[in-house]
Amino acid sequence: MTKSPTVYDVAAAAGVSTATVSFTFRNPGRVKESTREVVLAAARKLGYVPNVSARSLARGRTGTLGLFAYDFLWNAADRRVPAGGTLPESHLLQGEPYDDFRLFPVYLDEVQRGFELECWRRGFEIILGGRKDGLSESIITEIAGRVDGLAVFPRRLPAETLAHVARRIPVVEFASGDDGGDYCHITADNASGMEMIASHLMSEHGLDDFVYVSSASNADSEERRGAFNSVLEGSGVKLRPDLAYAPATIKPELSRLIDAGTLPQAFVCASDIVALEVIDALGALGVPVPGSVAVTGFDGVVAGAVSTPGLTTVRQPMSEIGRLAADMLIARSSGETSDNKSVVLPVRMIVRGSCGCG
Amino acid sequence: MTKSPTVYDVAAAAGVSTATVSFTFRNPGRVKESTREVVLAAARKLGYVPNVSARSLARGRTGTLGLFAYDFLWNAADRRVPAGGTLPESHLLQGEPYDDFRLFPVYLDEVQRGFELECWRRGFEIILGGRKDGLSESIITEIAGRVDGLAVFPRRLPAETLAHVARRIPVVEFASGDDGGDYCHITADNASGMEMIASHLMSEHGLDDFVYVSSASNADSEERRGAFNSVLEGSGVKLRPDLAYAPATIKPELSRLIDAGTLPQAFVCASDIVALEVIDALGALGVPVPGSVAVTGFDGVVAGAVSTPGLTTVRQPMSEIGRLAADMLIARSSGETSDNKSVVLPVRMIVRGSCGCG
DNA sequence: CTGAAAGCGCTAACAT
DNA sequence: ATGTTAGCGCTTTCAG
Repeated sequence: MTKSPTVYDVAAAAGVSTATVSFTFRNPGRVKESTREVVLAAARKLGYVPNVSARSLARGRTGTLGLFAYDFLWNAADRRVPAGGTLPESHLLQGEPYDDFRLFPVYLDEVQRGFELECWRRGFEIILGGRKDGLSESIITEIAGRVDGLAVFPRRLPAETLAHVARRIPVVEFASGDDGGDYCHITADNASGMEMIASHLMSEHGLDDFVYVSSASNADSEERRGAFNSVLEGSGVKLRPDLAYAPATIKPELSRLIDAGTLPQAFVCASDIVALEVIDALGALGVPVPGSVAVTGFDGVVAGAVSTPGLTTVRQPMSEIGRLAADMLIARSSGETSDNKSVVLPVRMIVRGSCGCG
Repeated sequence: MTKSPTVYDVAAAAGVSTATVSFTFRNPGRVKESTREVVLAAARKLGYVPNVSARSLARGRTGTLGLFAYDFLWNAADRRVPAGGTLPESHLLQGEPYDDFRLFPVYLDEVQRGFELECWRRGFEIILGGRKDGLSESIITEIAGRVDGLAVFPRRLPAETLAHVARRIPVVEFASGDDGGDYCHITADNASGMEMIASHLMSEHGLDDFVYVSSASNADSEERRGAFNSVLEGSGVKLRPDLAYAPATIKPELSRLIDAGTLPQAFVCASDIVALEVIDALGALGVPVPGSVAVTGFDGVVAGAVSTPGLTTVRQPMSEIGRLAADMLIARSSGETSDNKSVVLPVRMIVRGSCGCG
């Protein structure tokens, strides 16, 4: 932590040139066995740690991929950690973020895991972005300039910012659509997924009265809704207004339907998390699922598997999505130019109890 | 992706010097409003993205903290966590890492989350290390040289490697003990936790015949075992041999005890994961928990909350541990030298059903 | 308030 | 097989 040794120090200590030191680490085959040993010994003795910033600068690439996620536990981020010492009692008694097991792992976590595994497998490091404020600035000034490629979750950044970054490094967004932007897209087959759900509900359960529910509106949610509506139209089922709720307003929304006596036969939800919230709210309002009404999700997160009733849903190949992103970024950052800028991965339906099966 | 614009390009386009460009971003107060606008306009037009490697090199610090974790999934082949418990067969999905919901989030995930949140709050980026092979080499050649501080999970790296790295940047290990190494330690209060478990088992349930179970042996596990044994000795309870099992051998081990008719009244486990494996194995051998024997865990991971029976355990303040690590690293990397190199955080007991309560 | 210029530590031609 | 050396792009005194 004082002045750290550099290639020059190692070179001097080993009685060789800096080039030889560099080769010893970067290109061992180019130095004689004996000299290499001398260099390594000197490096070890001095406690040499190569400066990767300098290396990246000289080489023109960083060996790092960025993943720009959001963290929905951000609210907890304001709690402060006392600088050293022990933790006040109050920090322990209050709930920790994971007290609700449903929060983890969600879609994002599984995609991230796939991304990590692929990066590590390929010898890349990962830099995790997630800063809350000044997002669009910081991604340019803090992240983009130190990675060879960047994967971002949707709705985090203005298209303009992404385009800016994409002028310099390959970018892949976990969302559908390749219109305009000069970056890649990876997404699951929302349309097929929704078609499976719709036909299951209609064919297996003979239902024909649905309400589509979503929380935050995004490209995926819209695609799913569109696909669902298409199936209904194709079958001559009448469309009902969607239920788009803001956080925490789901219960009054459902309450209204109940009071009006217009509860549908099934709530088709834009995501598993939405579905679980709907099921909870319905339960609190005295409406059993699937007894009185069916509910379906989308994503296939773990929470839907361990909930009661189990959630009927469509599972995205989340870790594959993450792996593929890393793969595409690595390929493109090293010059390979394939033209499949948009990839849609297949999904699979999982039937559990919430639709009325089993 | 062609030649990216640099400060020189921006400076030329804006008709100023590179110093002014740099100041515009790094120290906006030093440039006149009007020139700053000219520079920003030029930067935007050219699609300028500052090269962070160059910045880090020039400044001597990176604004990045490293977290060197291991990934459960890397070991999925040799280490299996049972999928029994409450999860019906039909809920399992094949081929995806998250098929076993018990795998997430574990201790490591929660610590990591806390680390991330604190880093982001403080304006630091995170680099995630996890490469499986050549660990001790890669941490030196690939990670240490590009971060301002490094947090590592225990048992991943030889002390020698950590010491090497610690000569250059502050290092904190998530384990107890500050003997020798020149790096920090953060851990939970293993002793108090085990004392709580021991006295609960003895006072509330009147038990006096225990077997301590652990899988991988590490500092934490040893500390917990020592504390447990101390309590027993202090109470005049006779000590029985520990049960240290290798992955997948837990069932035969337990089987042996059963056949010998020497099943204890309670299995006190070194971690929640161990406890869950023990409960599963006992169940498979026809020994109900807590009916015939009590079982306790340690950690407080989510899996223990959603399992059947619920796991009686001690919860570590995991996310606080992660936050504190980031906090200490940031402080030390910026020269603050506090002397509390070892921090022990308080724990809390969580009584659920596996001990016989409820 | 702005410019000139000396590094930061490493890499990779190009020489020897 | 090894040495010389010119950058890589940015920051930051020090002058002006």
